[in-house]
Amino acid sequence: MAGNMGWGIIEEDGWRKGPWTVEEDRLLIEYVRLHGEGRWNSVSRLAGLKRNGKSCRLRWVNYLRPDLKKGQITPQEESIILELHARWGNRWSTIARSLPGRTDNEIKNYWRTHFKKKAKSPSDAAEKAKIRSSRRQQFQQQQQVQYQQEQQQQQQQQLQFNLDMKGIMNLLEENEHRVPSLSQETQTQEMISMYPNIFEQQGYFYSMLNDMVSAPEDSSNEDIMWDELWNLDDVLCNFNAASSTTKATLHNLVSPFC
DNA sequence: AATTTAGTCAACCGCCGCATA
DNA sequence: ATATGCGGCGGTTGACTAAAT
Repeated sequence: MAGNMGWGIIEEDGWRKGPWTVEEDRLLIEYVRLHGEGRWNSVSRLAGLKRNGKSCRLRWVNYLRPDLKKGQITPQEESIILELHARWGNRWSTIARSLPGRTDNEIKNYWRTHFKKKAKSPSDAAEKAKIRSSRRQQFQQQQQVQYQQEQQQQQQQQLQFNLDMKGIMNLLEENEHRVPSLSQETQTQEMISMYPNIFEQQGYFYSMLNDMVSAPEDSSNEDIMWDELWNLDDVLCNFNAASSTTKATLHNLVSPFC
């Protein structure tokens, strides 16, 4: 089967196979966030992933699911596996249901490496494997801690960004009802001073806002500008539906982030 | 230091059962 | 009743890594 299969390449049938890339994982996570689990065959169409449904499901179930328990199988879990395997045999998914956060694949692999081998040679091989596994575990934990720190940092940035966006929305709303005597430049400067992060990160965003404040009466232009504004990559990975966004719908789109 | 061997795990395949048209 | 599609399951493979020689 996989012997003559290319690894990490696109097959003749158009599907990608082999190890998943970070970008593919990101797309799949985003898909599940938006559409939920299931309908795996739609992933390629809706998320732009060149993976077949089975591959996507497997990746999600065995690796990306947020409730997965990472790390070594504990002695308690091991005894449960032994007990349930004695009762059910190789019904890995049944066994996995009794071990929250563990996948059938993981349990299957664990059984094969630990107990099949044990049956053959009960020597110190298991002990050596444990040491090796523990070293690997240590390395993985380090990686995970690093990853979590990065995630936390990103979340904080996102949170701040959302708050800023909410503020900007309010300000834009207020400006609509404001006295016209307030100069356009003053309005823009006010926003920049209140939300420097946004404007530092998004030079384009700044020019868009500037344009919007400068020409509020031109409604056709405004529509186009709102479209462009809401297509900014960082802000709008979730807002692709906003192709003809009006201010009213914009509020609906922003509200989940506020 | 280079090579071989063994262990681990992610990912694939084929099969099966269920739901639906 | 049946054809089809999808999701789930268990078995297997192969890439990668660490230990042993």
